[in-house]
Amino acid sequence: MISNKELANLIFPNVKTTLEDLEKKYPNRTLPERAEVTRFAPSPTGFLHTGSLFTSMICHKLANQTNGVFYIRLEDTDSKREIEGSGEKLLNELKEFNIVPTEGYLGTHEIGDYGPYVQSKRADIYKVAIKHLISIGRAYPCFCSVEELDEIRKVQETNKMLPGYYGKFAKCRYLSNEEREAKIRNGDPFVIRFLSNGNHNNKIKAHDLIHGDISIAENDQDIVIYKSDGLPTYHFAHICDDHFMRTTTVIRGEEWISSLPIHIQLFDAMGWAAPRYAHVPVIMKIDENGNKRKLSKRKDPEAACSFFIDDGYPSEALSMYLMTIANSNFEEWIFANKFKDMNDFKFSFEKVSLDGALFDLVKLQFFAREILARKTKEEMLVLAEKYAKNHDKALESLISHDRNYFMDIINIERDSENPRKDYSHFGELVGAIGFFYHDIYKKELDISLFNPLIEKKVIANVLSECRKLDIDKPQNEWFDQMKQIAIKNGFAESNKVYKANKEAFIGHVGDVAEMLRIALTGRKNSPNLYFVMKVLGGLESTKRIDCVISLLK
RNA sequence: GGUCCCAUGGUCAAGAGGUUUAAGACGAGACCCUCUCAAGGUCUAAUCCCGGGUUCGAUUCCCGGUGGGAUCACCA
Repeated sequence: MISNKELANLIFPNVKTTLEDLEKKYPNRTLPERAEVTRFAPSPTGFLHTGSLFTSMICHKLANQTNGVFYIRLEDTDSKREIEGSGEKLLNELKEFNIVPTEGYLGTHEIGDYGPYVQSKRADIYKVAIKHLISIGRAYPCFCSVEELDEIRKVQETNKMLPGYYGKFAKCRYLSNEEREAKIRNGDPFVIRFLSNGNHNNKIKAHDLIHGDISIAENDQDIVIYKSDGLPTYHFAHICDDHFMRTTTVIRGEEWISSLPIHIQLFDAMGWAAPRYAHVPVIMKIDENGNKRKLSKRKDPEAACSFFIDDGYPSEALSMYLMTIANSNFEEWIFANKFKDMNDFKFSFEKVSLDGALFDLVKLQFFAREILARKTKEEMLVLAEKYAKNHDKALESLISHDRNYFMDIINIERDSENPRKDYSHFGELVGAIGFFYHDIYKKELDISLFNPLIEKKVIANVLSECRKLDIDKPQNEWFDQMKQIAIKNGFAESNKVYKANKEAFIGHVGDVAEMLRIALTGRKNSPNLYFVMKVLGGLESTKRIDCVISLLK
């Protein structure tokens, strides 16, 4: 007769550490009373997902506002899907959004007394816990092959039964320890399964910080907790790590609600108190067929945070936008605080919406414009340069051509109560301000833009007079000069005058301004002409005017 | 399909049985301002999924339906 303990020793002969040892090694944290210990636990399988940024933002905020701890744990138990270097990349991306952990895996190194913070380096810890579970009879080795498992599933499907490894389908559950020993000694491959004592027809009550009380069917699946590669599955790693790292609140996506019964059962079997849980809504998107679905890593570019960074959106814009989804009262708060700094906002679980929001790029752009409009020209230079260096060679060469000139351009109508809100991201900058640069202006210039109802001769005359416009004069005097040019060439000095007696005029001063605008900028829309001319300078302005006059002839 | 979650305008949402002719924001439209654009100002349109119950009264509470989503791996 082989005891469970002997079986455990047979499977893990080298594991001498006990749970008590681990409890001592990772003691309860000494923190202020209501301090929250939260974590972001990404798996290194690619880029930072927008949904992950969303949850990590909440984790980070909650820990900060309670003087707690926010740490990062790398969940790399799936070696097949791991992408080399993505763990470090993830950390860098988080940093872009001002999420800097004080503990845990930091990309190149780790900080903290509760490590290692990379799951693949915690194999020994999991083994201790699993060995314990085997020795108390709550886990057992399973020798079923993939084929056998498929077979079981097929039978269940055809009989319309619940799929999975449970009850009478959990064949290896009924093996005697002698049979187990024989198979192990024979070298048969195996995994370790948790022995569930649950009944699918029982409902368990669980509390969620966002959803409140929820009732779910008890878990009756003998889930795999230890894979044949020697690493635990997510479920087991989660309970082990969050216990020994002393997490107080687990914040994760709503897609995890359905595995909550497993986790509760696992905590219970280990004799550990479960942390609090908060399941945040998933961010959705409407697909080509008009269906709502979770933002997809593969199909949706906006599922990657890098998408916004690559386009040059200010990172605060995404953070703010996501916070409006997280807490419905945030928007009001940030308006009242003039978009300054969201760090002082108090996040609360009560204000988290229960259903997933559709990702709204237009609203994100609104935030981005507000944020960029509030930057000084110097800040804009820094941001633009940083962006250009990594993502936009064309912009980089424009800026480096003359940094002060760039600041002058970007500063047009910026220094005011109500600054311009032209840009939501730096990716659109070259298209928006390119005309200030001679080469691009030349390329874009198109004289067919001129009003065909006005004779070319008249246009040329007007433009020729515009050479004399004095940009050293104040704006109102400058505009008076323009009115004089208008009058002299048969245009009304204002739209009002023109409307009163249309026959008497070719057009009005607005038409004159349009001619000058086209000549100067090569387009029909631009910021205030006076400022455009000021930035271009007298020399470049007359050069452009002359160029257009000669083209008109 | 089973299980769970969710349901107010196009989107994000306030709302906690009666002072709601249902906030606010983004977006849309209109007008004003105006050298165009952006900004700014003023205004407008647009929502309680359906059916039962409870109640004097239901957007609000309960039940059922419908709809949407999530999840059912040796992936996390």
